[in-house]
Amino acid sequence: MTDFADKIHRSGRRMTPQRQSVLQAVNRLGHATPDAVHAEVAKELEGISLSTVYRNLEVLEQLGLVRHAHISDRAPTYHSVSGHEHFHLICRRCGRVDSVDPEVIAPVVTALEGEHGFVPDIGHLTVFGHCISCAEADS
Amino acid sequence: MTDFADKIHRSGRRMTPQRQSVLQAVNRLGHATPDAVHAEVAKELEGISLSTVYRNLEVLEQLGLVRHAHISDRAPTYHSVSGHEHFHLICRRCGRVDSVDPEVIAPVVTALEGEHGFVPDIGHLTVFGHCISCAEADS
DNA sequence: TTAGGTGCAAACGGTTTGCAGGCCT
DNA sequence: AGGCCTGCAAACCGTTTGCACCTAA
Repeated sequence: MTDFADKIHRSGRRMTPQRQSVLQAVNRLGHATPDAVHAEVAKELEGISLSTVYRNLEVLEQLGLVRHAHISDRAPTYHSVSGHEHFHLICRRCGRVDSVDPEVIAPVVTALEGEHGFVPDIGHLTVFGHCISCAEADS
Repeated sequence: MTDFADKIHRSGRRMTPQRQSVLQAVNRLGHATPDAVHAEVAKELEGISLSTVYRNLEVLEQLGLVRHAHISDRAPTYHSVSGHEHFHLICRRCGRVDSVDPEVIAPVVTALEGEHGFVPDIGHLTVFGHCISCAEADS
């Protein structure tokens, strides 16, 4: 918590109830769109504006306290960084979201670095596709 | 070409100059946003509307003639399916787009199927990260 | 002939921005 | 006191939709 305040201050910014609340909301919610974060924060800070949520999500992401990934084709979802890093599997048919340990793709990360000179950002990675059960149902 | 017309007709749709032009534009451009496709098509079909481009991209994707991926955080980009399947690496710093052969991640595809019961859609996959050169420049 | 397709303009949803205060430090 | 932050409302941008006309089959 003081750790949080330190990071904020060291970056020349200020601590506000809104900022603190946005971070807590993201941590509490797991995966949430800016809109959902806004709704969650509004429970304790009634008048908070959506733009403040957007501005704070941006700041928190710059400070590495929060991350976002594109889970639907529409809105991004933000999640805590305090949890372990992971990437997402999204089923296009049933919408299921699965979190996967980065270890599964470690060999690919190495390959991309070696063969393509590219360092992937696994925390942002989202893989679309189908659950086995949904894939069968489709055909 | 007749192959294209057949697919269209078999799905109970009609062939129009706009539709044909949109497909050709996507094939010609490689990776393009709806807006870029519109600009390209407008070179030969001056009055074409943006909504017609959107509607046709959707139809062409349904018919499997075109695919899209999310290369920027903003607009999707469409590409031909006639080329070999591939996925994308995007450098957040310099914006470079690299196409990668699916073979590189074949082992992961197998692992996801086995361990998570999930069949990834590789053609839609986009991996964000940094070029090695950009990663060095950043620190 | 008739249903699908088109252009136009308006609506939409998510996000950003300009501005006049407000409050952290 | 000074400057970052906030709320509000309007602007933005990509995309979708309703409608009347057109045209492929």
